[in-house]
Amino acid sequence: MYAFKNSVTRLSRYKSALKRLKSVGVVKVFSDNLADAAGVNPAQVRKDFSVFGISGNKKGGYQIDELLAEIETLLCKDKVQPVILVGNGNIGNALLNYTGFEKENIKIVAAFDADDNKLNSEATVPIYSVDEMESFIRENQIKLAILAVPALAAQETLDLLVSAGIKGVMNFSPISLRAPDDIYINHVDLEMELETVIFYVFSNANAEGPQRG
Amino acid sequence: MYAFKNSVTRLSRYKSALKRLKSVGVVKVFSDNLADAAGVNPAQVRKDFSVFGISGNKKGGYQIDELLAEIETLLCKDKVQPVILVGNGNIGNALLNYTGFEKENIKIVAAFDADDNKLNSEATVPIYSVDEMESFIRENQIKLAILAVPALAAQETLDLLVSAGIKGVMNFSPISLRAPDDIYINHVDLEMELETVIFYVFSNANAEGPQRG
DNA sequence: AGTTTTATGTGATTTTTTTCACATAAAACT
DNA sequence: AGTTTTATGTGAAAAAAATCACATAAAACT
Repeated sequence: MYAFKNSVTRLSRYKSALKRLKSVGVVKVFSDNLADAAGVNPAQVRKDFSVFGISGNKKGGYQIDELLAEIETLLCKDKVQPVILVGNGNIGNALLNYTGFEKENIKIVAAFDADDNKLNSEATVPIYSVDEMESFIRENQIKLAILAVPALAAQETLDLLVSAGIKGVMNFSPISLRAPDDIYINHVDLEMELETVIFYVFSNANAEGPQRG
Repeated sequence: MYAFKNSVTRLSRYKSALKRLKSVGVVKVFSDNLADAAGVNPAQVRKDFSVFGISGNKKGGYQIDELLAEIETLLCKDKVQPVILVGNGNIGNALLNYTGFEKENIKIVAAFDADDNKLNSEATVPIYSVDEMESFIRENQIKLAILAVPALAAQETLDLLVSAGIKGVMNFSPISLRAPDDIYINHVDLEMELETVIFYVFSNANAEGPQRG
């Protein structure tokens, strides 16, 4: 299946908008409703859907339940996605306690840290030593990891993850990582995100930036 | 000044790559070195620089110190940027203790929460009631906010921030916000970022995704 | 049953972004 | 001093992404 990275991100955004609309009692949406709720162009919505083979009803729009089901299937939400967390610092710990993932059927099944003082195998989400990480990944066939270790340890930790069988990583360490082509890495750089805001606010380039977020 | 959103994000990435190179003792870079370190195309580096009026030396590349200084000026790093944090939940609290911002000359000067039990005006970064937020913003002329409140409270909190004078927001609540055109909102959606990873790992679209992060 | 309305789905178009490729000029070498 | 080398800076080209615009078909209305 052919898809732009942006289409995938938008798919996720549509899902969230649809859930919101559904919670308010809406049962049917049109591309312009949804576009408005998601902050995009109506044609974009339809184009995205056509890319993913989602179709609606001529003149009738889309039934929210059906549409949500299709999007959730595409985003693999039909079963719980097990993820491991590596690095139990500020960000890591926040993600461990973050409730946003589980409502999206994403479950952090274990955390790993290099600092023995942070370990706790009895916690709701057990925190193990990084020494046990490789075997845990193999035994449980984990494919997804959240990397929240210090910048200096990031690349070697990633290499270890990859060699153990991890295929996708959400990286919070502020460093550009290298990995084989079949590994998908999504870099979430908090400093960078905030710096972008600062740039648009204080440079006289304000008119450029998007005003929806 | 004319600039693509992506150029700005890349500027931030170049800065981080340059700092890394500098810390290893490098004093001069060429567009292809830097491109490699930042994970982009060399022509892209030069184009970006030309957009921002940064120039190097024919055949001589760029002096890291000069280049860094120019980029940091563009990104307003010459003085500490005061930011307020709204919402002291998991994510908010992690950001409060996160050390990544201060090394980038970004300082969270105060936090605000609606829950009186969380308040602590004696903490290193004081946590005040949201009731005091508007006056704090006005008195201290704060322009930047990190929004980490629950989705349901996000839009009204944003409206309050905007009316108090906030011009740029990093939004962590999983909802698309509306604001006037002169307000810059950067939406950091953690669920979405992880869902994107899941999509690329489990759909047969793996070949599409970028492998640098 | 026929007409009108209206929202989808998509080819065509436009806009944006990235990459190519080369003229240029500074440095290095002879 | 002249030649060669090499990396910048930028127009031109290509690629990617977003938007337009309209044919189409289903629904609603008469």
